[in-house]
Formats: sequence, C-alpha cells, structure tokens
Amino acid sequence: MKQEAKRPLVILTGPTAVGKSALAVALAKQIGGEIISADSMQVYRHMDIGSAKITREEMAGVPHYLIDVLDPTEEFNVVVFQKMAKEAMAQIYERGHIPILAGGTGFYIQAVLYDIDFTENDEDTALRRALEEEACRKGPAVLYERLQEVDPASCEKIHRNNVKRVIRAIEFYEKTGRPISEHNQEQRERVSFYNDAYFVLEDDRERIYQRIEARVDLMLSQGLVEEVSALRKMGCTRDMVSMQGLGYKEILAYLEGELSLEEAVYRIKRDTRHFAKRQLTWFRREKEVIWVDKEKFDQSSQKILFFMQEILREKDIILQK
RNA sequence: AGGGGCAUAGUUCAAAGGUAGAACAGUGGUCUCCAAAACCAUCGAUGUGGGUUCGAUUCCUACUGCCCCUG
Repeated sequence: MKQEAKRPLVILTGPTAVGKSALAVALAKQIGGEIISADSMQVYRHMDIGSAKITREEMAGVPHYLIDVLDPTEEFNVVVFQKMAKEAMAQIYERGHIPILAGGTGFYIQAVLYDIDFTENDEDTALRRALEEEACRKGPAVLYERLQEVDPASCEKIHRNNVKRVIRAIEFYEKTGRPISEHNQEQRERVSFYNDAYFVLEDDRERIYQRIEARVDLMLSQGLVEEVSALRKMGCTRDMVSMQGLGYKEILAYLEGELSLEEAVYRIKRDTRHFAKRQLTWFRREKEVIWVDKEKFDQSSQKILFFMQEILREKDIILQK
C-alpha cells in the first residue's frame, strides 16, 4: 500500500514569556493556520491571569483549541492532551488549514509530534495511588529495590530519589508485564509523524528573566490573588493538577497563611525562571528544532515571520510562491 | 567629630594559626501518563596595605567601606 503523504504541522514553542502567543497569531493569519495550545494550564477555565492566557481580542479571530476546555477540578495530563490535540488537528485538516501547535510544554509537543504510544495503560490510577502511599509509609528506597528486581535497566536510568519515576516504572511493569525501559527504548526510535517545522523562539537569557519578573508583577496588579481566592472558594485544593501551576500553588499557600505575599511572589518569580531554563534544556535535546533567536532578528517579529515563512515554503508546508 | 561594632561566594550565614562549609541564586543535565511536575550535577569567596609567624584569610596595625551609639 502506498504511504500517504505526511500532513503539515507547525510547532511554535520556547521558554515562558518569550512572546509565543502573539507570534503564533500573526503567523496563523499569514498562512491560514489555526492554533492548538500546548499548555498545561491554559486548558483550564477560570485560570486566566496566572496562566497568562491569551484574550479573545489577542486571538484576533484565529481559532484556538485547548483553551478553556476543562474545569480546574478536572485532571489533565499528556494522554488527555494528546487525544484532544489529535481531535483538533483532524478538524483543522478537514477545513484544509494548517495546525499550529503553540505552547511551552515540550513533553506535550513530543507526544503529538512522534505520536507516542501511551495506550498500554488503562485510566485506572488505583495502583499508582497505592504505590504513592507505600512510598510515603515505608520510604522510597523500598520501591526502588522492588524496581531493581523487575526492571534493572530502568534503575540505571532513574535516580533513586526520583520517586515519581520509580513509581511509574513499577506501575508500567505491573500493568503490562514488560519493563518500561523496553517500551521507552522503542518509542524513542520514532520519527516525526508529520511534515513539520519545529520552531523554538529564543532570546537573551537575561531578557527572558526580566520579562518573567515584569509579567509576574503584572499578574499581581491584574488581580492574581483575587483569581486564586475565587478558585479556592470554588473548591480547588492544592492536590489538583491545576493548582500545581506556577503562581497558583504559591498564592494558595499565601491564602492559607503559610507564606507572606512577599515570599510567595519571590517564589513565583524564582520558580518561573527555573521553569524557563528547563524548557530550554528540553528543546536543546530535541533533534530537529529550528532555533529562532529574537536577538538575531533585532527583536523584530516582522523579520521573524518572514524567516519562518521561508522555511515553511522550503518544507512544502505552505505553497511556493 | 568622638566611641563601639562588622567586613568571608551574587545574597544570607558558618568555621578556622596549616584543606574555608551550607542554603538560596546562577549554570549544565535527566525526562515517553501529575511535566508550570519530579529529579540529578556543577561553577563560585576571606575588602586594601603593612607587621608578628615556618605558615595569616584567622592575631596586631593603618586605610577604606558599611552599621550603631553619643554630640
């Protein structure tokens, strides 16, 4: 059977606060694209300020998917994201448009781009919760030793302190009878499922950090505390995925009287800087990325857009002129 | 102006007449179902000039800077 041509996919990512959202809208307008948000917090309703969610006006008529589709009490993870993103893409293709995956969560982008297989597990999380509890009670070393018996290869890769990963590896083994190390090895060999252009927007580190600080200050003046306070009244608690977002967990702690506002703000800024750094580390590891350094384009989005379009033509993602 | 105190990493704080520790920041990395999460690694300092001493960053001294008190 003849292999069908790969479908086009534009990815636009980069560290938090570099200016992805605005650029994505501008690009979408020029190439007839529609935007799928690859962001673990903007999916949630009522979480606008802290997630730096794009506004209606900023969308400028460009369709956006995966924004405001879940309640903060609902669970969200890569698998859910992958499913929703694929659905959105199907719709976009049907209309003959180009999907633009825009957002800062590298893991989510990876899941879509390589069409990573997560289906070996059902959605039952009882085992995971039991393991978590066990780790709490008996200490993490016990679980690590158990993993050593069933999947020594994973033990070599996973640090013993990384309880989350150890638990996941055990869970995977228990549910499938195979070591996760084997599964990961297979998945790693995957190549892109699409005819894609993977843009990573970058800027001078110091500049990114300054923008982060300014943005956090802005969030506060826009009413971040009130937003979190309202979420709290809606019944949001810190164990929810949504409340682990930067800005949310700290303000929640402040509202519970555990932190001063000053300390909370300090932590939000610090942890957001750390986050931006980790994002960059992630993208450096991705092989096929196209780095777009704002400094090299004189901070001009016009120049950046021009450059991106050229690449898209080369790759036949948009028509040659 | 007089008296006292303090000067150690980017910051906050340890220690010591012989190898100066930590936390946080910074930097690099891991990641295939909590990823705005979790985890790992790593760079980096005794204010300046004299003196005592085998050896001073530590003791003495002058200078400089900062803080407190008195006027």
